[in-house]
Amino acid sequence: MHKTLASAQIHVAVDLMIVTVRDGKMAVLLSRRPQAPCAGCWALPGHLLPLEESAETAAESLLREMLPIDGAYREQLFTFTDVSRDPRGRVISIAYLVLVPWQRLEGCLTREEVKLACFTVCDDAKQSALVGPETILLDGPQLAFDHGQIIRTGIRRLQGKISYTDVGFHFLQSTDAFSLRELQMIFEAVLGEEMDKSNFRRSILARYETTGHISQTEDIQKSGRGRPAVLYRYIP
Amino acid sequence: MHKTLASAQIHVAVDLMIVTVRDGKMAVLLSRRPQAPCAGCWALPGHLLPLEESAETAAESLLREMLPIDGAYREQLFTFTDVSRDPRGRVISIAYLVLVPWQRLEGCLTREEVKLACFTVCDDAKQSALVGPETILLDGPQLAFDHGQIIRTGIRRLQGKISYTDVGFHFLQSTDAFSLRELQMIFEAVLGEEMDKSNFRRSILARYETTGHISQTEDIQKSGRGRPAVLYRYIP
DNA sequence: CCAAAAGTGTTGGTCGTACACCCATGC
DNA sequence: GCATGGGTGTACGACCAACACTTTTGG
Repeated sequence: MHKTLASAQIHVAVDLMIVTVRDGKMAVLLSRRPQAPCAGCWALPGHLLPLEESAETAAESLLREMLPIDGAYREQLFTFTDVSRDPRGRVISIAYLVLVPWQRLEGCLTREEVKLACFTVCDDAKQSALVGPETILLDGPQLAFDHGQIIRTGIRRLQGKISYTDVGFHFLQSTDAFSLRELQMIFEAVLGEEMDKSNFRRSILARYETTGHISQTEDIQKSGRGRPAVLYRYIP
Repeated sequence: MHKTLASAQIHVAVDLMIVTVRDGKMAVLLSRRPQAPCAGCWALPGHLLPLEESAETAAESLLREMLPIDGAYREQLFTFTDVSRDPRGRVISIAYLVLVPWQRLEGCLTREEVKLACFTVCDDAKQSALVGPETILLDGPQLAFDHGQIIRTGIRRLQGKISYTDVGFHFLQSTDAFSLRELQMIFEAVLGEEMDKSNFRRSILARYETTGHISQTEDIQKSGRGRPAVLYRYIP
């Protein structure tokens, strides 16, 4: 990505939207661009698709070289092909959505050479924004290329799928021992709205416990005040 | 697509999955490949993405040059990037899903120079297949490249979206005058199951008439025996 | 005991499903 | 009249939202 791109051909990039849930809010992993174009802007991590790799495996290996994480949930998000989305030339981007629990991401942010920043996603009904130490609007000039649009697409995909698929479980610190409260906070962060404790519990257990996808463990939550929570295990 | 492809770069193609509903069954538009690779096989229409066009506009103009149809519903389906999906070299395919009413497609099939064939999609619970004058299995050798996989992806997308979006309306011959029975047959074809007349009517009217998206017209259906049907108009 | 967090129960409304029934037209 | 297809009504169960209530821990 450092050299000039050949102008007579179309280049294919793979970009990752790595999402997590931290302190009850969605967050996206961004890296600060050191050089032009968009120097100083924040961007989704990505690179050009190698000739001998599929986008799937390219996304996987790119993820692995950024984070020491195995088996993170990943799905193709969308392919962005606007002619002028990259000032260097004709670059289309195959974007991938990656879900990572915050606890696994946390340790990687400081010890990486690459500058990484994690911003909270807040959804004001319509206008999503990234807020953190500084505020970044999805439509603003601080996000490189069309990455604001990519992030918005990813948020919508996640919000659409969390109610009828198991994507929410991939934000859990441990799928072998989680409380329903923990899962509920993930749902609330993604959907951006509070949910009723009792109804959430009932719908989750009806959907997953009866089908054998989650089951109670022997353990209970040790930490914190208040009544300890029963811990569950998730089996895909 | 006739010449050899440069081997040192990735080529980007745009392929169209043009779907319709005919005689109560889904059908996909295919064209017979005249030359190698996959000579004689059936393939989705497609071409290489021009340098100065987005995939969106490329899909639109490709569609227009194949069919004299304006304003057909179209959405990006998925991007297929397997390394060996095309024997000529590295070609990734951005697939688009296009919905066309059968009545508008019907006239185009005979008078085109390009050979076109329309096969019925039947869904045997799990294994989809294309059946027509001859039978084509989605996994079989009669479909070029990975187009069987693309078609399967499109069918699933359609089946998933028809119940909670308005994609089904785009199969209607005329959105200004359709009967609920006509719409129901579209739903049944896409989902591959029969539905209750009364319940279908109620759910559609509850979802769309109360929100003003469909409204009764003055006209009634003239043809056929049995009680004439009230015709509705769809407003997006 | 009190606060806090987990977990249970109840109730009213809506919605999906199955099915019985009525209406208008061609023959 | 009768077959054919359009259209209405109803009754039951499942599900969902709101909210009150009980249980178990730490301090």
